[in-house]
Amino acid sequence: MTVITRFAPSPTGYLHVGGARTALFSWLYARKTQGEFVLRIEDTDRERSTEASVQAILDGMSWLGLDHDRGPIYQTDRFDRYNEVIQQLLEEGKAYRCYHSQAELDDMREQQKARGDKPRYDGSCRNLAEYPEDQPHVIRFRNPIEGSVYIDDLVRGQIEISNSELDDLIIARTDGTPTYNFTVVVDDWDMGITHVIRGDDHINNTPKQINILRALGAEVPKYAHVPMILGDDGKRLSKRHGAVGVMQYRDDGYLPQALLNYLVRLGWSHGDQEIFNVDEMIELFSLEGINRAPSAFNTEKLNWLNQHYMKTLPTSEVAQHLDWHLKEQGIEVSDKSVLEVLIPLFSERCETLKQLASQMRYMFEDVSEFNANAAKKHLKVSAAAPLKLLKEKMQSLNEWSAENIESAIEQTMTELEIGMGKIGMPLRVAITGAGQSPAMNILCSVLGKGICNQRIELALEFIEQRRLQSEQR
RNA sequence: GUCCCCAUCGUCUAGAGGCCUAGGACUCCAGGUUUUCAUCCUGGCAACAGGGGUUCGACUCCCCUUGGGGACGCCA
Repeated sequence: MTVITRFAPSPTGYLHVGGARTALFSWLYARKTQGEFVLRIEDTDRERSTEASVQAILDGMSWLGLDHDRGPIYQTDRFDRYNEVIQQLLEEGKAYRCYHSQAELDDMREQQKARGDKPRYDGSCRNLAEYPEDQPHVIRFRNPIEGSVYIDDLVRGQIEISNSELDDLIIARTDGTPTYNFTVVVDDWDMGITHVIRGDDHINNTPKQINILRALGAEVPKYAHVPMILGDDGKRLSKRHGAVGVMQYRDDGYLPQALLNYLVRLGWSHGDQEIFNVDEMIELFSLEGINRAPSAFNTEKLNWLNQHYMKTLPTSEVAQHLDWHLKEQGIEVSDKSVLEVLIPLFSERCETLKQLASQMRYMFEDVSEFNANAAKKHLKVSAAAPLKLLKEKMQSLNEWSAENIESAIEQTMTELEIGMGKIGMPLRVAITGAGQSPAMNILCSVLGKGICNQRIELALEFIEQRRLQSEQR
C-alpha cells in the first residue's frame, strides 16, 4: 500500500514554525516510504481565508523545499462533493437538520458552564417529527451515543474517548457551507490519505472524524499526533515571540537547511545525532522517533546550526542565498567569484547570512568611517610610522598575493622591532574600518593593491589630523 | 468546570527494568590554538517534579498528587 500523507493548512496567516514542522514530518514520511505528499488548502472559512495567506504558505513551503506531489487542492473547489456527501448522510439518517439559533446555542453553553458541565449540544433536534427544509437550519452529524472511540495513535499509543463526551457536531452551516471536521473527513477519504500527521491540538477532533468516517463506510487512516512547539519562554507560540512566518527566517538570514535541521530535531531524534542533511532526514526519519512532550523553540541552537551550515555547505550554495541578502542591503558585488574566498572567511564570525552580508560590506564599498573605538585604540600617532613602512613594502610587491603581503607585514615587524599588535591592528582598522575581521593578508589580497594603498593613505591622514589636534591642545 | 495529552540538565534530547557514578547537543564558565574577533580543541557547571506501589532491582511498569499544554465554535 502506498503511503499518502498530507499537509492541510488553513490560509488565515503565514506558515509558522509549528506548521512548517508538521509539514516537514508529513513530507519526510512520504519521501521515506516513497509515498505521496498532498498539499491541501483548507479555506472553507471564507471570512478569514485570504489569497495572501495562501501565497505565504506556498512561498514558505517552496523556500523550505517541501514539494508536494498533488495539489494544492482547495476545499472551496470541492463544495459540490461535500454537498453530495451531506445529502447522502441526510438520506441515510446519519445526519439531521437542527433549528436552534446561534443565540439559543450560546445560552445552552452558558448554562452548562454555570452548572460545571462540559458545554455541548444537547441533541434536542435529534428526533423531530418533521424536518422542514425551508426553515433556517444547520446540519448535524448523528454521533453514536454508546461506546468509545479508540485511536491507535502512532506516536501516543492508544487513546480512548467515550462517545458520551462527544456531541452532534455541525457539518453544514445555516448558509449551507460545510465545516472543518466534515471536509477533512471527506477529503482524507477521497484522497486516500493513509497517514494523518498533524498537531496534537487535533487529538480531540480525531474521534469525531473517525465516527464520520465510519458512518461513511470509509477506511480510517492511521494517525500520528505531534506535540506543539512552544516559544522561547516555554509558553504557547504567539505573535509576540516565535510565531513568525518561515519567510521571516529567510529575511533574518537563516538557511532553509538550518531551519529544516533545527525543526526536525525539535520533537524528533535519532540517538545523539544533531546534524542531518535532507537526505539523511529522509533516510532516518521514523514516526516512532517522535517525542510526546511539547518542546520549546530555542533560537540559540538554531543560530548554531545556521552557522554550521554556512561553514559546511558548498560555498556556491551559500553564495546563492547570500546574494539575496547582499541585494537586500544594497551591496553591489561586481565579481561574484570573490564570494568563494570570502564566505569561508566571514562565516566563521557570523551566525546569519544577514550578518554575513553586512560584515562584508567593506569588501565592496569604500570605508566611510572608522569605528570610533577601534580608531581610538589603533590609529594612534605611534601607528603612523609602521603603517607608512608597510604601505611602501606592499606597494613594491611584484606579485600581489596573500603570502607576499604576510611577509611584508613580517618584515615591517622585524625592521621596526614591533609586535603584531602594533602593525596588524592599525592595518585592520585602516582597511576594514573595524577592530575585528578575518586575516588581513587575505583580505588585502582580495581587495587589490590600489584599494589597499588608498585606504592606508586615508588612515594616515586620519592619524595626521589626530596629531595636529592633540598639538593644538 | 469537563474531557484529552504531557512530564530527564536553563533549552533540544539519549535512555524500551540491571549497560546510569544518567550520555550527547545548544547556552554559559575555565584553559589551549590563533595577526584581532571568531572558528577549532580540551575541560567544567547543570536534570530523572513529588509520593506511593510492583520487582531481587526502577529514569524506565502501575496508581495518586502537583505542574504544564490542548480541546470543549455555524474557526480550522
